[in-house]
Amino acid sequence: MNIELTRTVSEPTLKRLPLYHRFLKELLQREQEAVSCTDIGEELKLDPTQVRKDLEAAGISGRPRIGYATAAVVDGIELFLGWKKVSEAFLVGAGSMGSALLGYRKFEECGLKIVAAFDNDPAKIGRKIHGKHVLALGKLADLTQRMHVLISIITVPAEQAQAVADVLVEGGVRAIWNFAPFRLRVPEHIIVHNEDLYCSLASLSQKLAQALEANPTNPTTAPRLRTATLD
Amino acid sequence: MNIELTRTVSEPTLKRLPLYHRFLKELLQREQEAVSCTDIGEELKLDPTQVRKDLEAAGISGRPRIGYATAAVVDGIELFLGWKKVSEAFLVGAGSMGSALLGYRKFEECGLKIVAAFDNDPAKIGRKIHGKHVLALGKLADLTQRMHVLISIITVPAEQAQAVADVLVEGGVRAIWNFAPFRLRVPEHIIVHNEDLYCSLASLSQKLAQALEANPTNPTTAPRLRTATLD
DNA sequence: TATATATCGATATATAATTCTCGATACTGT
DNA sequence: ACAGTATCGAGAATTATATATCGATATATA
Repeated sequence: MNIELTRTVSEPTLKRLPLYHRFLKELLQREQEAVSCTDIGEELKLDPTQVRKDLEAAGISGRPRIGYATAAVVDGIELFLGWKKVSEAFLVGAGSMGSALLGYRKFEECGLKIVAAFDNDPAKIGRKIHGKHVLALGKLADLTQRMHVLISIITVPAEQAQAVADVLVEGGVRAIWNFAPFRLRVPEHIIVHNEDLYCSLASLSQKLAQALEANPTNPTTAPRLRTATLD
Repeated sequence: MNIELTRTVSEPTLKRLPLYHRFLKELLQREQEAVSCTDIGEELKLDPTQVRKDLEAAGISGRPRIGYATAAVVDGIELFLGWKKVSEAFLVGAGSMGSALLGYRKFEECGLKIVAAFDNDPAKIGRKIHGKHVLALGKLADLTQRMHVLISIITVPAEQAQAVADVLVEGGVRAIWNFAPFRLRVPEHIIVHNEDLYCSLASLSQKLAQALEANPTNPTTAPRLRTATLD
Protein backbone atom coordinates (compact mmCIF):
# COMPACT_ATOMS: atom_id res chain seq x y z
CA MET A 1 0.00 0.00 0.00
CA ASN A 2 0.97 3.59 -0.67
CA ILE A 3 2.09 5.25 2.54
CA GLU A 4 3.27 8.58 1.18
CA LEU A 5 -0.03 9.77 -0.21
CA THR A 6 0.29 13.37 0.84
CA ARG A 7 4.00 13.80 1.21
CA THR A 8 4.28 17.46 2.11
CA VAL A 9 6.88 19.55 0.34
CA SER A 10 8.37 22.74 1.74
CA GLU A 11 7.38 26.15 0.45
CA PRO A 12 10.92 27.11 -0.63
CA THR A 13 11.15 23.91 -2.64
CA LEU A 14 7.83 24.59 -4.37
CA LYS A 15 9.00 28.05 -5.34
CA ARG A 16 12.24 26.75 -6.82
CA LEU A 17 10.68 24.06 -8.97
CA PRO A 18 9.43 26.55 -11.61
CA LEU A 19 12.98 27.86 -11.94
CA TYR A 20 14.21 24.40 -12.82
CA HIS A 21 11.26 23.94 -15.13
CA ARG A 22 12.01 27.15 -16.99
CA PHE A 23 15.71 26.42 -17.37
CA LEU A 24 15.23 22.84 -18.47
CA LYS A 25 12.64 23.83 -21.05
CA GLU A 26 15.29 26.10 -22.47
CA LEU A 27 17.76 23.22 -22.52
CA LEU A 28 15.15 21.09 -24.20
CA GLN A 29 14.89 23.58 -27.03
CA ARG A 30 18.64 23.33 -27.42
CA GLU A 31 18.16 19.57 -27.49
CA GLN A 32 20.23 18.92 -24.41
CA GLU A 33 18.86 15.60 -23.27
CA ALA A 34 20.50 15.31 -19.87
CA VAL A 35 21.47 17.73 -17.15
CA SER A 36 23.18 17.48 -13.78
CA CYS A 37 22.34 19.20 -10.51
CA THR A 38 25.70 20.88 -10.76
CA ASP A 39 24.68 22.49 -14.06
CA ILE A 40 21.31 23.59 -12.73
CA GLY A 41 22.90 24.91 -9.56
CA GLU A 42 25.42 26.92 -11.51
CA GLU A 43 22.76 28.48 -13.72
CA LEU A 44 20.53 29.42 -10.82
CA LYS A 45 23.19 29.98 -8.19
CA LEU A 46 21.90 27.26 -5.95
CA ASP A 47 23.64 24.47 -4.09
CA PRO A 48 23.64 21.27 -6.18
CA THR A 49 22.43 19.28 -3.19
CA GLN A 50 19.55 21.66 -2.86
CA VAL A 51 18.54 21.02 -6.44
CA ARG A 52 18.83 17.27 -5.97
CA LYS A 53 16.65 17.37 -2.84
CA ASP A 54 14.04 19.50 -4.57
CA LEU A 55 13.80 17.14 -7.51
CA GLU A 56 13.61 14.19 -5.16
CA ALA A 57 10.75 15.92 -3.34
CA ALA A 58 8.94 16.22 -6.65
CA GLY A 59 9.40 12.49 -7.15
CA ILE A 60 12.04 12.83 -9.84
CA SER A 61 15.17 10.67 -9.90
CA GLY A 62 18.30 10.70 -11.98
CA ARG A 63 21.18 8.41 -12.74
CA PRO A 64 24.68 8.56 -11.27
CA ARG A 65 27.29 10.00 -13.58
CA ILE A 66 24.58 10.84 -16.17
CA GLY A 67 22.34 13.31 -14.42
CA TYR A 68 18.65 13.77 -15.09
CA ALA A 69 16.78 13.26 -18.35
CA THR A 70 15.78 16.82 -19.25
CA ALA A 71 12.38 15.95 -20.70
CA ALA A 72 11.54 13.69 -17.77
CA VAL A 73 12.27 16.45 -15.27
CA VAL A 74 10.18 19.01 -17.14
CA ASP A 75 7.36 16.52 -17.32
CA GLY A 76 7.77 15.45 -13.70
CA ILE A 77 7.68 19.02 -12.41
CA GLU A 78 4.54 19.78 -14.41
CA LEU A 79 2.90 16.67 -13.07
CA PHE A 80 3.95 17.34 -9.50
CA LEU A 81 2.83 20.98 -9.54
CA GLY A 82 -0.54 20.09 -11.00
CA TRP A 83 0.15 21.95 -14.24
CA LYS A 84 -1.15 19.12 -16.42
CA LYS A 85 -4.82 19.62 -15.76
CA VAL A 86 -5.79 23.26 -16.10
CA SER A 87 -8.19 24.77 -13.55
CA GLU A 88 -10.63 27.47 -14.54
CA ALA A 89 -10.27 30.57 -12.44
CA PHE A 90 -12.02 33.87 -11.82
CA LEU A 91 -10.30 37.17 -11.31
CA VAL A 92 -12.08 39.66 -9.08
CA GLY A 93 -11.14 43.31 -9.46
CA ALA A 94 -10.40 44.51 -12.99
CA GLY A 95 -8.26 47.45 -11.93
CA SER A 96 -4.75 47.95 -13.19
CA MET A 97 -3.25 44.99 -11.35
CA GLY A 98 -6.16 42.76 -12.32
CA SER A 99 -5.84 43.83 -15.94
CA ALA A 100 -2.14 43.10 -15.87
CA LEU A 101 -2.75 39.57 -14.61
CA LEU A 102 -5.42 38.99 -17.26
CA GLY A 103 -2.64 39.51 -19.78
CA TYR A 104 -0.35 36.83 -18.35
CA ARG A 105 -1.00 34.25 -21.02
CA LYS A 106 1.52 31.75 -19.67
CA PHE A 107 -0.54 31.15 -16.55
CA GLU A 108 -2.40 28.61 -18.67
CA GLU A 109 0.78 26.59 -18.98
CA CYS A 110 0.86 26.59 -15.19
CA GLY A 111 -2.55 25.09 -14.63
CA LEU A 112 -4.40 28.40 -14.34
CA LYS A 113 -6.93 29.52 -16.93
CA ILE A 114 -8.63 32.78 -16.07
CA VAL A 115 -12.05 32.48 -17.69
CA ALA A 116 -13.66 35.72 -16.54
CA ALA A 117 -13.11 38.89 -14.56
CA PHE A 118 -15.50 40.59 -12.17
CA ASP A 119 -15.83 44.23 -11.21
CA ASN A 120 -18.39 46.65 -9.83
CA ASP A 121 -17.48 49.49 -12.18
CA PRO A 122 -20.27 49.92 -14.78
CA ALA A 123 -17.72 51.35 -17.19
CA LYS A 124 -15.89 48.03 -17.20
CA ILE A 125 -18.77 45.57 -17.02
CA GLY A 126 -19.59 44.06 -20.39
CA ARG A 127 -16.25 44.98 -21.86
CA LYS A 128 -13.31 42.70 -22.50
CA ILE A 129 -9.81 43.03 -21.10
CA HIS A 130 -7.07 41.03 -22.79
CA GLY A 131 -9.80 38.96 -24.33
CA LYS A 132 -11.59 38.12 -21.08
CA HIS A 133 -15.12 39.22 -20.29
CA VAL A 134 -15.66 41.55 -17.36
CA LEU A 135 -18.85 40.62 -15.51
CA ALA A 136 -20.83 42.34 -12.78
CA LEU A 137 -19.57 41.61 -9.29
CA GLY A 138 -23.12 40.67 -8.34
CA LYS A 139 -22.89 37.59 -10.51
CA LEU A 140 -19.81 36.27 -8.75
CA ALA A 141 -21.56 34.21 -6.08
CA ASP A 142 -23.84 32.41 -8.47
CA LEU A 143 -21.28 31.77 -11.19
CA THR A 144 -18.60 30.52 -8.84
CA GLN A 145 -20.95 27.87 -7.60
CA ARG A 146 -22.46 26.93 -10.94
CA MET A 147 -19.16 26.71 -12.78
CA HIS A 148 -17.41 24.92 -9.94
CA VAL A 149 -14.55 27.37 -10.05
CA LEU A 150 -11.78 26.24 -7.72
CA ILE A 151 -9.27 29.09 -7.90
CA SER A 152 -9.83 32.82 -7.72
CA ILE A 153 -7.55 35.81 -7.89
CA ILE A 154 -8.38 38.81 -5.74
CA THR A 155 -7.20 42.17 -7.09
CA VAL A 156 -9.70 44.49 -5.44
CA PRO A 157 -8.77 47.27 -2.98
CA ALA A 158 -7.96 46.11 0.55
CA GLU A 159 -11.29 47.35 1.92
CA GLN A 160 -13.27 45.01 -0.34
CA ALA A 161 -11.03 41.97 -0.19
CA GLN A 162 -12.68 40.26 2.77
CA ALA A 163 -16.18 40.61 1.35
CA VAL A 164 -15.04 39.14 -1.95
CA ALA A 165 -13.27 36.29 -0.19
CA ASP A 166 -16.43 35.49 1.76
CA VAL A 167 -18.43 35.23 -1.45
CA LEU A 168 -15.78 33.02 -3.05
CA VAL A 169 -15.61 30.68 -0.08
CA GLU A 170 -19.37 30.45 0.02
CA GLY A 171 -19.30 29.64 -3.69
CA GLY A 172 -16.98 26.71 -3.12
CA VAL A 173 -13.61 28.11 -4.15
CA ARG A 174 -10.73 26.10 -2.74
CA ALA A 175 -7.76 28.39 -3.38
CA ILE A 176 -7.33 32.15 -3.38
CA TRP A 177 -4.44 34.12 -4.82
CA ASN A 178 -4.72 37.38 -2.94
CA PHE A 179 -3.06 40.52 -4.29
CA ALA A 180 -4.87 42.85 -1.91
CA PRO A 181 -2.74 44.15 0.96
CA PHE A 182 -5.02 42.58 3.52
CA ARG A 183 -4.90 39.34 5.52
CA LEU A 184 -8.03 37.40 4.69
CA ARG A 185 -9.93 35.39 7.26
CA VAL A 186 -11.07 32.16 5.67
CA PRO A 187 -11.87 28.64 6.88
CA GLU A 188 -8.87 26.41 7.49
CA HIS A 189 -9.32 24.22 4.44
CA ILE A 190 -9.07 27.17 2.03
CA ILE A 191 -5.63 27.71 0.53
CA VAL A 192 -4.64 31.37 0.51
CA HIS A 193 -1.53 32.84 -1.05
CA ASN A 194 -0.82 36.44 -0.29
CA GLU A 195 1.05 38.49 -2.85
CA ASP A 196 1.53 41.49 -0.63
CA LEU A 197 3.82 43.88 -2.51
CA TYR A 198 4.30 46.09 0.53
CA CYS A 199 5.79 43.18 2.42
CA SER A 200 8.19 42.49 -0.42
CA LEU A 201 9.05 46.12 -0.68
CA ALA A 202 9.78 46.29 3.03
CA SER A 203 12.43 43.67 2.72
CA LEU A 204 14.01 45.46 -0.22
CA SER A 205 13.98 48.89 1.35
CA GLN A 206 15.39 47.71 4.67
CA LYS A 207 18.28 46.01 2.94
CA LEU A 208 18.95 49.07 0.83
CA ALA A 209 18.84 51.33 3.87
CA GLN A 210 21.30 49.05 5.63
CA ALA A 211 23.58 48.85 2.60
CA LEU A 212 23.58 52.62 2.22
CA GLU A 213 24.44 53.08 5.87
CA ALA A 214 27.36 50.70 5.55
CA ASN A 215 28.48 52.11 2.21
CA PRO A 216 26.84 55.36 1.12
CA THR A 217 28.58 55.45 -2.24
CA ASN A 218 28.23 52.76 -4.85
CA PRO A 219 31.05 50.22 -4.40
CA THR A 220 31.38 49.96 -8.16
CA THR A 221 31.55 53.60 -9.08
CA ALA A 222 33.21 54.90 -5.95
CA PRO A 223 36.73 53.70 -6.77
CA ARG A 224 36.44 55.48 -10.09
CA LEU A 225 35.93 58.87 -8.54
CA ARG A 226 39.11 60.85 -8.80
CA THR A 227 40.74 61.77 -5.53
CA ALA A 228 41.66 65.24 -4.37
CA THR A 229 45.34 64.71 -5.21
CA LEU A 230 44.74 64.45 -8.94
CA ASP A 231 44.64 67.31 -11.49
CA MET B 1 31.54 51.40 20.95
CA ASN B 2 28.61 50.16 18.90
CA ILE B 3 29.06 46.48 18.12
CA GLU B 4 25.76 45.73 16.45
CA LEU B 5 26.10 48.09 13.52
CA THR B 6 24.67 45.79 10.89
CA ARG B 7 22.51 43.49 12.93
CA THR B 8 21.05 41.25 10.25
CA VAL B 9 17.34 40.50 10.40
CA SER B 10 15.72 37.45 8.85
CA GLU B 11 13.69 37.68 5.67
CA PRO B 12 10.48 36.33 7.26
CA THR B 13 10.74 38.97 9.96
CA LEU B 14 11.16 41.74 7.40
CA LYS B 15 8.08 40.58 5.56
CA ARG B 16 5.99 40.52 8.72
CA LEU B 17 6.90 44.01 9.89
CA PRO B 18 4.63 45.73 7.33
CA LEU B 19 1.73 43.66 8.63
CA TYR B 20 2.27 44.99 12.11
CA HIS B 21 2.70 48.47 10.70
CA ARG B 22 -0.59 48.30 8.82
CA PHE B 23 -2.54 46.94 11.78
CA LEU B 24 -1.11 49.41 14.27
CA LYS B 25 -1.80 52.35 11.99
CA GLU B 26 -5.39 51.21 12.02
CA LEU B 27 -5.33 51.06 15.82
CA LEU B 28 -3.81 54.51 15.87
CA GLN B 29 -6.79 55.86 13.95
CA ARG B 30 -9.01 54.31 16.58
CA GLU B 31 -6.83 56.07 19.14
CA GLN B 32 -5.69 52.89 20.81
CA GLU B 33 -2.45 53.98 22.40
CA ALA B 34 -1.06 50.64 23.50
CA VAL B 35 -1.10 47.13 22.12
CA SER B 36 0.22 43.76 23.23
CA CYS B 37 1.89 41.04 21.20
CA THR B 38 -1.05 38.86 22.10
CA ASP B 39 -3.43 41.28 20.38
CA ILE B 40 -1.25 41.58 17.31
CA GLY B 41 -0.81 37.84 17.16
CA GLU B 42 -4.54 37.26 17.35
CA GLU B 43 -5.26 39.73 14.56
CA LEU B 44 -2.63 38.30 12.24
CA LYS B 45 -2.78 34.70 13.39
CA LEU B 46 0.82 34.69 14.52
CA ASP B 47 2.49 33.41 17.67
CA PRO B 48 2.82 36.26 20.22
CA THR B 49 6.45 35.32 20.81
CA GLN B 50 7.04 35.64 17.10
CA VAL B 51 5.67 39.16 17.14
CA ARG B 52 7.77 40.09 20.16
CA LYS B 53 10.92 38.77 18.49
CA ASP B 54 10.18 40.64 15.29
CA LEU B 55 9.67 43.91 17.11
CA GLU B 56 12.82 43.33 19.11
CA ALA B 57 14.70 42.74 15.85
CA ALA B 58 13.45 46.10 14.64
CA GLY B 59 14.81 47.67 17.82
CA ILE B 60 11.43 48.26 19.39
CA SER B 61 10.76 47.53 23.06
CA GLY B 62 7.65 47.51 25.18
CA ARG B 63 6.73 47.51 28.86
CA PRO B 64 5.64 44.53 30.93
CA ARG B 65 1.94 44.41 31.66
CA ILE B 66 1.35 47.43 29.36
CA GLY B 67 2.45 46.30 25.93
CA TYR B 68 3.87 48.53 23.21
CA ALA B 69 3.08 52.17 22.57
CA THR B 70 1.22 52.01 19.26
CA ALA B 71 2.67 55.21 17.82
CA ALA B 72 6.19 54.25 18.84
CA VAL B 73 5.94 50.90 17.07
CA VAL B 74 4.59 52.45 13.87
CA ASP B 75 7.37 54.98 13.97
CA GLY B 76 10.00 52.40 14.86
CA ILE B 77 9.03 50.10 12.00
CA GLU B 78 9.14 52.97 9.52
CA LEU B 79 12.53 53.96 10.76
CA PHE B 80 13.87 50.43 10.72
CA LEU B 81 12.59 49.66 7.23
CA GLY B 82 14.03 52.85 5.83
CA TRP B 83 10.60 54.29 5.04
CA LYS B 84 11.41 57.70 6.48
CA LYS B 85 13.67 58.90 3.73
CA VAL B 86 12.09 58.30 0.35
CA SER B 87 14.29 57.05 -2.49
CA GLU B 88 13.62 58.08 -6.05
CA ALA B 89 13.12 55.10 -8.31
CA PHE B 90 12.79 54.32 -12.01
CA LEU B 91 10.42 51.79 -13.46
CA VAL B 92 11.55 50.08 -16.64
CA GLY B 93 8.88 48.53 -18.83
CA ALA B 94 5.58 50.39 -19.06
CA GLY B 95 3.52 47.36 -20.00
CA SER B 96 0.46 46.31 -18.07
CA MET B 97 2.34 45.23 -14.95
CA GLY B 98 4.53 48.33 -15.05
CA SER B 99 1.48 50.54 -15.44
CA ALA B 100 -0.20 48.83 -12.52
CA LEU B 101 2.78 49.50 -10.27
CA LEU B 102 2.91 53.14 -11.39
CA GLY B 103 -0.55 53.42 -9.84
CA TYR B 104 0.47 52.14 -6.43
CA ARG B 105 0.48 55.49 -4.69
CA LYS B 106 1.22 54.07 -1.26
CA PHE B 107 4.70 52.98 -2.30
CA GLU B 108 5.73 56.52 -1.43
CA GLU B 109 4.79 55.86 2.18
CA CYS B 110 7.16 52.92 1.99
CA GLY B 111 10.23 54.81 0.92
CA LEU B 112 9.74 54.32 -2.80
CA LYS B 113 8.94 57.20 -5.11
CA ILE B 114 8.73 56.21 -8.75
CA VAL B 115 9.77 59.35 -10.62
CA ALA B 116 9.72 58.09 -14.19
CA ALA B 117 9.03 55.10 -16.38
CA PHE B 118 11.03 53.89 -19.37
CA ASP B 119 9.93 51.95 -22.42
CA ASN B 120 11.01 51.33 -25.99
CA ASP B 121 7.51 51.59 -27.43
CA PRO B 122 7.20 54.87 -29.41
CA ALA B 123 3.47 54.85 -28.72
CA LYS B 124 4.16 55.16 -25.00
CA ILE B 125 7.17 57.45 -24.98
CA GLY B 126 6.28 61.02 -24.14
CA ARG B 127 2.95 60.05 -22.63
CA LYS B 128 2.07 59.87 -18.97
CA ILE B 129 0.83 56.85 -17.06
CA HIS B 130 -0.75 57.47 -13.67
CA GLY B 131 0.89 60.85 -13.74
CA LYS B 132 4.42 59.60 -14.43
CA HIS B 133 6.35 60.43 -17.60
CA VAL B 134 7.30 57.59 -19.88
CA LEU B 135 10.76 58.18 -21.33
CA ALA B 136 12.73 56.47 -24.06
CA LEU B 137 14.63 53.42 -22.92
CA GLY B 138 17.73 54.88 -24.52
CA LYS B 139 17.83 57.60 -21.90
CA LEU B 140 17.90 55.12 -19.02
CA ALA B 141 21.67 54.76 -18.71
CA ASP B 142 22.37 58.46 -18.65
CA LEU B 143 19.52 59.44 -16.35
CA THR B 144 20.15 56.71 -13.82
CA GLN B 145 23.66 57.99 -13.37
CA ARG B 146 22.86 61.69 -13.43
CA MET B 147 19.93 61.47 -11.03
CA HIS B 148 21.71 59.05 -8.71
CA VAL B 149 18.75 56.71 -8.76
CA LEU B 150 19.26 53.91 -6.25
CA ILE B 151 16.23 51.66 -6.82
CA SER B 152 14.72 50.42 -10.04
CA ILE B 153 11.78 48.25 -10.86
CA ILE B 154 12.06 45.91 -13.83
CA THR B 155 8.77 45.07 -15.56
CA VAL B 156 10.03 44.24 -19.03
CA PRO B 157 9.63 40.85 -20.73
CA ALA B 158 12.03 38.15 -19.54
CA GLU B 159 14.15 38.38 -22.68
CA GLN B 160 15.04 42.00 -22.03
CA ALA B 161 15.43 41.87 -18.27
CA GLN B 162 19.16 41.10 -18.19
CA ALA B 163 20.04 43.88 -20.62
CA VAL B 164 18.05 46.36 -18.54
CA ALA B 165 19.68 45.17 -15.35
CA ASP B 166 23.12 45.60 -16.87
CA VAL B 167 22.34 49.21 -17.75
CA LEU B 168 20.96 49.88 -14.28
CA VAL B 169 23.98 48.39 -12.55
CA GLU B 170 26.30 50.36 -14.79
CA GLY B 171 24.31 53.46 -13.90
CA GLY B 172 24.90 52.92 -10.19
CA VAL B 173 21.60 51.44 -9.06
CA ARG B 174 21.92 49.59 -5.75
CA ALA B 175 18.63 47.67 -5.58
CA ILE B 176 16.43 46.04 -8.19
CA TRP B 177 12.85 44.91 -7.76
CA ASN B 178 12.51 42.39 -10.55
CA PHE B 179 9.08 41.40 -11.82
CA ALA B 180 10.41 39.64 -14.90
CA PRO B 181 10.35 35.84 -14.72
CA PHE B 182 14.10 35.67 -15.14
CA ARG B 183 17.00 35.27 -12.70
CA LEU B 184 19.26 38.27 -13.15
CA ARG B 185 23.01 38.04 -12.99
CA VAL B 186 24.32 41.06 -11.14
CA PRO B 187 27.38 41.87 -9.02
CA GLU B 188 27.26 40.67 -5.43
CA HIS B 189 26.69 44.06 -3.85
CA ILE B 190 23.47 44.68 -5.80
CA ILE B 191 20.28 43.83 -3.93
CA VAL B 192 17.80 41.96 -6.11
CA HIS B 193 14.28 40.97 -5.16
CA ASN B 194 12.47 38.68 -7.52
CA GLU B 195 8.72 38.91 -7.73
CA ASP B 196 8.29 35.85 -9.86
CA LEU B 197 4.57 35.20 -10.12
CA TYR B 198 5.07 31.80 -11.71
CA CYS B 199 6.95 30.66 -8.63
CA SER B 200 4.14 31.83 -6.39
CA LEU B 201 1.58 30.22 -8.61
CA ALA B 202 3.47 26.94 -8.50
CA SER B 203 3.14 26.78 -4.77
CA LEU B 204 -0.57 27.52 -4.97
CA SER B 205 -1.33 25.06 -7.72
CA GLN B 206 0.60 22.22 -6.11
CA LYS B 207 -1.26 22.68 -2.85
CA LEU B 208 -4.57 22.79 -4.64
CA ALA B 209 -3.75 19.67 -6.62
CA GLN B 210 -2.82 17.91 -3.41
CA ALA B 211 -5.94 19.11 -1.61
CA LEU B 212 -8.15 17.97 -4.48
CA GLU B 213 -6.54 14.57 -4.49
CA ALA B 214 -7.16 14.18 -0.79
CA ASN B 215 -10.66 15.63 -0.95
CA PRO B 216 -12.15 16.10 -4.44
CA THR B 217 -15.33 17.75 -3.18
CA ASN B 218 -15.36 20.94 -1.22
CA PRO B 219 -15.44 20.13 2.52
CA THR B 220 -17.81 23.04 3.09
CA THR B 221 -20.40 22.40 0.44
CA ALA B 222 -20.21 18.63 0.31
CA PRO B 223 -22.18 18.00 3.53
CA ARG B 224 -24.96 20.23 2.23
CA LEU B 225 -25.65 18.14 -0.82
CA ARG B 226 -28.77 16.16 -0.25
CA THR B 227 -28.33 12.45 -0.05
CA ALA B 228 -30.05 9.84 -2.17
CA THR B 229 -32.45 8.98 0.63
CA LEU B 230 -34.19 12.33 0.63
CA ASP B 231 -37.19 13.36 -1.54
C1' DT C 1 -0.74 47.43 51.45
C1' DA C 2 -0.67 42.92 49.56
C1' DT C 3 -2.05 39.72 46.02
C1' DA C 4 -3.26 38.50 41.43
C1' DT C 5 -2.33 38.93 36.65
C1' DA C 6 -1.00 40.37 32.01
C1' DT C 7 2.84 41.29 29.71
C1' DC C 8 7.71 41.81 28.29
C1' DG C 9 12.40 39.97 27.80
C1' DA C 10 15.62 36.38 27.84
C1' DT C 11 16.65 31.69 27.46
C1' DA C 12 15.77 27.07 26.05
C1' DT C 13 13.72 23.77 23.08
C1' DA C 14 11.78 22.19 18.83
C1' DT C 15 11.17 22.24 14.05
C1' DA C 16 12.47 23.38 9.36
C1' DA C 17 15.79 24.24 5.76
C1' DT C 18 20.22 24.15 3.91
C1' DT C 19 24.74 22.46 3.30
C1' DC C 20 28.22 18.89 3.90
C1' DT C 21 30.02 14.03 3.61
C1' DC C 22 30.54 9.76 1.67
C1' DG C 23 29.48 5.40 -0.50
C1' DA C 24 27.42 3.47 -4.79
C1' DT C 25 26.97 3.75 -9.67
C1' DA C 26 27.79 4.11 -14.51
C1' DC C 27 30.18 6.23 -18.01
C1' DT C 28 35.00 7.65 -20.41
C1' DG C 29 39.46 7.04 -21.89
C1' DT C 30 43.47 4.39 -21.91
C1' DA D 1 39.43 -4.73 -19.07
C1' DC D 2 40.47 -1.37 -15.74
C1' DA D 3 41.31 2.94 -13.54
C1' DG D 4 39.50 7.46 -13.10
C1' DT D 5 35.72 10.47 -12.36
C1' DA D 6 31.27 12.89 -12.38
C1' DT D 7 27.15 12.15 -10.51
C1' DC D 8 23.25 10.54 -7.71
C1' DG D 9 21.25 9.23 -3.25
C1' DA D 10 21.12 8.83 1.61
C1' DG D 11 22.26 10.45 5.88
C1' DA D 12 24.80 13.63 9.08
C1' DA D 13 25.86 18.24 10.43
C1' DT D 14 24.90 22.92 10.36
C1' DT D 15 22.21 26.87 10.23
C1' DA D 16 17.90 29.33 10.35
C1' DT D 17 13.38 29.92 12.07
C1' DA D 18 9.57 29.19 15.14
C1' DT D 19 7.62 27.95 19.55
C1' DA D 20 7.69 27.13 24.53
C1' DT D 21 9.20 28.25 29.30
C1' DC D 22 10.04 31.16 33.06
C1' DG D 23 11.50 35.04 35.81
C1' DA D 24 10.91 40.14 36.16
C1' DT D 25 7.89 44.05 36.09
C1' DA D 26 4.15 47.10 36.38
C1' DT D 27 -0.64 47.70 36.91
C1' DA D 28 -5.21 46.62 38.92
C1' DT D 29 -8.01 45.04 42.67
C1' DA D 30 -9.25 43.55 47.19
